[in-house]
Amino acid sequence: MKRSSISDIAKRLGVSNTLVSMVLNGKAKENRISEETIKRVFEVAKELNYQPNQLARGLRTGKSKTIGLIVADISNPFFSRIGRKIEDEASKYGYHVIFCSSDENTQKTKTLINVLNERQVDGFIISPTAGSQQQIKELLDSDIPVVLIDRYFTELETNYIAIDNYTSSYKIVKSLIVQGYKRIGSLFFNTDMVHMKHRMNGYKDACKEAGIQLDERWIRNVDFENLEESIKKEMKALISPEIDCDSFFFPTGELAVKSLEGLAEDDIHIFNHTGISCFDDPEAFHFSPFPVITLTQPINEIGNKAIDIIMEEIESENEVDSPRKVILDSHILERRYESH
Amino acid sequence: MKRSSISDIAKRLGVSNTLVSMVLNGKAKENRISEETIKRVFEVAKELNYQPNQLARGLRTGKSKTIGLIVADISNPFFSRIGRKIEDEASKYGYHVIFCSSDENTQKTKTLINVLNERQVDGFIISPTAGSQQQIKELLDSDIPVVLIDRYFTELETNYIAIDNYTSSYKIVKSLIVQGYKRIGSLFFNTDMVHMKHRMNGYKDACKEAGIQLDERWIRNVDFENLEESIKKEMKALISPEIDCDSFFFPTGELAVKSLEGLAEDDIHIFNHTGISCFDDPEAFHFSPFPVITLTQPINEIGNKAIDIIMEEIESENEVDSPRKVILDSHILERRYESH
DNA sequence: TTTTTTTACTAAAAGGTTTTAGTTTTCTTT
DNA sequence: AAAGAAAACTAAAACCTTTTAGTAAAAAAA
Repeated sequence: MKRSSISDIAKRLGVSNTLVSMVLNGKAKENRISEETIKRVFEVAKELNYQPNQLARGLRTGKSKTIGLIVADISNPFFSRIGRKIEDEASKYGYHVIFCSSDENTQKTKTLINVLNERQVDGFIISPTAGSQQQIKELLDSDIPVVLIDRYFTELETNYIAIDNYTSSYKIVKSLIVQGYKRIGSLFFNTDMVHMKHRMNGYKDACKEAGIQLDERWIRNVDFENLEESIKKEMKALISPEIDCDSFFFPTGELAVKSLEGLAEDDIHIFNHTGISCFDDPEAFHFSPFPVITLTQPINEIGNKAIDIIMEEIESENEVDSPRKVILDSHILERRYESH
Repeated sequence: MKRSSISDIAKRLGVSNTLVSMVLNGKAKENRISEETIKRVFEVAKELNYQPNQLARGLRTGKSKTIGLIVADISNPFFSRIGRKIEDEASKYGYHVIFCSSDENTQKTKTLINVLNERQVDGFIISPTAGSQQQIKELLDSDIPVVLIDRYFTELETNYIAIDNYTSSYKIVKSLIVQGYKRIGSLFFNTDMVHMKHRMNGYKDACKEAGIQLDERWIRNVDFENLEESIKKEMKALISPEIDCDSFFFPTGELAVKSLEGLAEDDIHIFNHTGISCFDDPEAFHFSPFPVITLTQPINEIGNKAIDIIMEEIESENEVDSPRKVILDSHILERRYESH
């Protein structure tokens, strides 16, 4: 059966659409609609099971009440947990979220920004990919609210929410060193996103300041495409007798998990005497028999702040002042599942 | 700067909106628009950086090109992985996905279905919660395409995609028994969703058929609200000397992980000689030192099928025949990270 | 009694698109 | 030369809201 519209209600009551719209939007009082009429409108609305058409409303008001979320991969727990928080917070404002995964692909990000724009999203929350500065700048130029999360571009004056990557990474590696490890291998994504650079620098400096002579061969890069293959190859190198690392630092949980999972059956044993450390406290290490140093990020705060900022921008018509740059705290966690 | 519309292009060229719309929608040929005009339309469209307003289009065509996904919790890896697949498949059809989490809450589900309806989603993919039969029936009655995933209602003639929960659960528990375990504790969600019942029956029958005398105390229920607390309490009972289980069966990965994580420090050691088994192969057990039996579900197939079915219903105007009931295969995985 | 104010309501436009049912001009036929 | 067909385009309605700028009738003030 056909959905009913405002004019169905209006016709039934013999009143104007205007009146019905006003009543249903709670503007009855200020427009001095009579109590009696108000009552009848609600009755008929209920009777016809009226549901406002948000497309029509959005078209008229210019607000879709939708925000676009673009992350690398929504099935990555780090992002899905942030996504969940964003969903919850947005819904408090009557907003819904379209989730999109960019796979760290510049072209895909560009397309996603475009199609979300066509859908008239009221704001973007983006964990940006290398090379999408231009696209994001265009959003800013057209005054569409944007908040970047997890990463940002130093050359772009945007809102962002992140952690102090340099210090976090420094602390992780420091902990590893305190535990006695001396030859710390690492795997970085091959990207020029600044957060990755910071994580690398923290790692390097922690080593240097502990008097560890960094071996260039300890630092490996992997590509987003063919990630699994890429990881296997570099890990093989790191655990080879020539390089012979006694521990690892991974700048993301994803990288850590995939690296360990990617090891050949024969190589897995090495973890019994190898130190593992990474960002993001992945679930995979919650019961690992080898000791792990992880970094918990403030997922809920990230989601919270992102919505706070985006809503402030959406709901204030006048330009919002300077961009908000939020750096949140992260925490080191030394995990070990004690068998026996 | 203001977004440009079809009529901006039309004005600029001195032609009608109709013509511009036709050209941009690739209907130029069938409406014999001249080559020259076509060219100019595209030029101006590009010059003005035209982006179609999908709200307006949706209003006019009655298609929002959006599908609503409702799951228990999008931060649960099982669902976020399905969500990712659905996102990818939907995008092949030009569709986007609004992700929503119901927290297994009937009222919330109801609200979500309503608001997604107001947004004119073209179809629903839902992992339904107990008590939402009525709401889903209403969707069916108003001919809105719906596919249920992971669970379904026996009393409702809907499309659904699931696995054979009884057999899966039977196989898991059987494997546990083959490994020599004899006192298998279990924790079920307190719900009357049929998938949970099936999983319970599979467990019971596997025990019975192996000649194991089921102790009622082995079967515990936990509530969705206060889940963590509820779990702690029941697990405490299961590992108590009176009940003294030598192994566990958990009907979802979430339950398994939370149960083990919820154990007090002092109790954790028990897992060194305890068999653990569960649905969903959670990442948390990928490096667990204790042996684990898990069940991998065909995530990608679930997402694929869901979109296949929903698209078929969306794109065929005439009634689609009988509901599609899809039962997919699942696989047992015996995991053990070999230390040494 | 006339004017002003208040009360309760409405007509119509606007937002951007698609689509139906044309129209006008030029070209072919007969 | 007239009729018919083809080519190239258009006017206007429709989708459903919200909002602006009212109006008509009743009540209050002068």
